[in-house]
Amino acid sequence: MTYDYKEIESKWQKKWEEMDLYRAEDFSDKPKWYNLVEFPYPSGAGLHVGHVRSYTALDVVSRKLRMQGFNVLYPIGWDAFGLPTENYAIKHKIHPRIATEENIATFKRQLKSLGLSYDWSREIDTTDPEYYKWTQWIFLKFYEHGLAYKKKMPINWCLSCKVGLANEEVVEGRCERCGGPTEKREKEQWMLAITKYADRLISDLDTVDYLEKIKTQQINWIGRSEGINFTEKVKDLNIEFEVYDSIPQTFLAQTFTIIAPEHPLVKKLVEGTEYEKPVMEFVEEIKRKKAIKKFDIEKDLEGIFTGRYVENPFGTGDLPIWIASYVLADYGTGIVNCSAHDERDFAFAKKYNIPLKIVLLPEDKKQAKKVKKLDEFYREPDGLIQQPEEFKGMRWDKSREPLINYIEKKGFGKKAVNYKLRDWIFSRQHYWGEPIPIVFCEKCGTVPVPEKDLPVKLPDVENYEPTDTGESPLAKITDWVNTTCPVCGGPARRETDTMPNWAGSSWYFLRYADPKNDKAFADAEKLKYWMPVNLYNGGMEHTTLHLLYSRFWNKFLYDIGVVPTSEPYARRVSHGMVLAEDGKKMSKSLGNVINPDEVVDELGADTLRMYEMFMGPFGEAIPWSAEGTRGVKRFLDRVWKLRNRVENQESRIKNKILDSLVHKTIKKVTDDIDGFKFNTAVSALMILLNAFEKEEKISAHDYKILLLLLSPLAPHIAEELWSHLAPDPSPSQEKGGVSIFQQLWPQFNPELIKEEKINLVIQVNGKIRDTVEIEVGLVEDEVKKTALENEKVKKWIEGKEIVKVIFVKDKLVNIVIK
RNA sequence: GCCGUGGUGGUGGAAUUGGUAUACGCGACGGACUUAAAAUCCGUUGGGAGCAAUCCCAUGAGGGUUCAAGUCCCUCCCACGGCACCA
Repeated sequence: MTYDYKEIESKWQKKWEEMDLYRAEDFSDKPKWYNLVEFPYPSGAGLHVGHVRSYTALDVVSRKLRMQGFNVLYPIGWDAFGLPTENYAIKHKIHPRIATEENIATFKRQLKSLGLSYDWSREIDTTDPEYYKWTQWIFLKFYEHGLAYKKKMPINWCLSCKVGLANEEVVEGRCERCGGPTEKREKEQWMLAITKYADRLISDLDTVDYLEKIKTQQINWIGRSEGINFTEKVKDLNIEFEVYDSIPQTFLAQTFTIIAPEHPLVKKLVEGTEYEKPVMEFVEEIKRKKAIKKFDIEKDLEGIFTGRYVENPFGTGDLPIWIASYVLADYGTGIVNCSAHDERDFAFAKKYNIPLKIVLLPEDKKQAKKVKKLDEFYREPDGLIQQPEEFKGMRWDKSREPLINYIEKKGFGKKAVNYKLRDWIFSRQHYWGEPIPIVFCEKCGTVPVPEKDLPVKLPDVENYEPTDTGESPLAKITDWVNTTCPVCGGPARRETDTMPNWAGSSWYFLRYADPKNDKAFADAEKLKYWMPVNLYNGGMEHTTLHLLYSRFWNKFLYDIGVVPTSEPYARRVSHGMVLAEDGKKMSKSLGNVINPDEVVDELGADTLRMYEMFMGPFGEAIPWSAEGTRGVKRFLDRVWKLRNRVENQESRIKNKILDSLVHKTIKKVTDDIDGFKFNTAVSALMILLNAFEKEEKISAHDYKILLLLLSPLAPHIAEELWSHLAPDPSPSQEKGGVSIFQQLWPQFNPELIKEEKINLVIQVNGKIRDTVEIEVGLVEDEVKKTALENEKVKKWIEGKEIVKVIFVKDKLVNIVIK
């Protein structure tokens, strides 16, 4: 026997919409709560069962919080700009706008079929001009404050597609789309100065409740290090540069300097010398190799001498300047001083016979001798500094601070901070993105589009193919490109690059607070009411991109006084992936994709929802199991069937054990939902149902509690069964409306949860020998006596010496014998 | 290589943070119902020894701390995720 989920689910979805049950009220008297899930990219593939998992989880939390009296904002929208849609449009000769609309319609239908309690009145779409108007507005604010700037940058260029690629579109040096090789090309790019916020993006993590692994990943990604900038002069040339060193303790060991092959200074160093030709050839060779594959430090140490020297930086002689494959142009200053106490430098020097100098040795004399004799690489924390003389004998790991101060005092260099984080390349040469609201005027130069002229709308084009020159497809729309300068009225050209797909998602959480506003990106009072997001769920893969970007944007907006909180998200959790049944990632090519539509059709939305909550710990990747869904379906069928055994409250027979279980279940389900332990919340409900089924009859009161606890997980069946029981007052005494979701969340009675009797565990030498039922709260002497007089225990302790007896109240007694 | 997470039955996973390991679900086996099958319901189900009461052994491997370890500490192995020439 199975219930008619199809009829029930569509019936209630319609009714809930009519009742407008899930609307979030601006400025309600109730306490506010803002739940957010990362809004989906509406791809052609439709909704993934992975979406269902995280959306259901927050839906469960939202529904429960509403029943607990919160004014909950749980919104949804579409992050719809992006390359896949553009590619789809190119392939099928269809406007990306149309493709996007179709995809959104599919996603929307699918989400609605799951009975998610979104406030649909706040739906947003990043490709809507009314939305991206404000994305452009924020860009202009960045520009106004000097945080958006243009810079010549090497970009990834796919040789076969003839298109510029974002870093994330390049996989191991190859184009993500065609698999062909890519190379770096210099191009003027818009940049956002996220590095200006690097320190605060680290330190403010202390003020938010993120999973620890998310914090560490962000900190590592930003990669802050403190060290020294040495200022150095090139001998015989009027050139000075800085060299960054994050481990300057062994600075006196430095015997050579390396400059990155791509460094602009390289040319100046060798110009007009005999080294020019071989060096420039070497540089080209390395660039080519780097473009094709990742560099392997073990095998590919390559370098060449430039013929130049750094002039005697520490009074210990000149340092030859080399070029080496392993030095990066975009970290620090792109130039490094090298010593015997860095593993790569050591290996490089050995390969090219560059003289080395040792200033760190093991404390042990024999060991020190060995290191010297065999000329081994050495850098251990317990090694002793040999030079400078003032620090001789100091442990290396303790020498950092004093030596840094020494270096500064001597005037060799200055304390400096460096980051692995780079400024954000914000230009894309694509069609399907927000136009960057800038024009270039011959007279006035770079001119921002005035706020009143926003949005700069995407023009319609015939086709979206990229151009041969690597310009955006927009460059071909001359009507659009040619415009007038907002300042002087003279002829001007529009910026043809668009924003990356991360732009719209960097502030969307603010728009939900006031999605229809056409005067501002959101009303300040509404932002003050709703922000920050109380709970934000998303994937770990966004930790160093979207999550960091959106924190940056929010902080900037906070600094210019238009958002109320410095951090956008109070708490961040992440979901685990739903894998295919074979344990692999679901993918079209492997043919192992589970389509949520089919599951909803075959088993119902409630089963799908509840199964995904039950499948395993929310944060972990779990393979899909068709068998597993059946167990949940069975459970719901049994809940359905149980309605035949429900009796009036009056005739209810007192059942202490059942009462206690009911209240324990209330506590467990409540706590587990708060703690994102949905799997054990479901199992608690199963245990309760098992107990109910053992009874001839169960009371309406108890049945209602089961339904209330079930309702966030399986809303449709709970609502349907609830409607059968109406109009009895609910156990939570809410008069309110007729919907189960207008009832109060049940509360447990602490008195009923208290155990009167417990199973005392009696151990002998830590092994369980018996359990006996005793009253709760018995004192030590009584319990010990019971234990020692226990027949089974007697057998074990007979003739043995009792060393001691451990007593844990209401839990166990452990008799230690010899 | 570095950072992070994890390793528990045939299987997805529980275990209140040091106190009855294997909850709940799936599967499997046995039974009821049925002409039969499906569905449903009832029972059994970590391994080993024993007629039984009962006992022994099991949480990736090996050590340690403790009256007591899946849980804490050390060493190692494996899997997954992230970063990866960052001087």
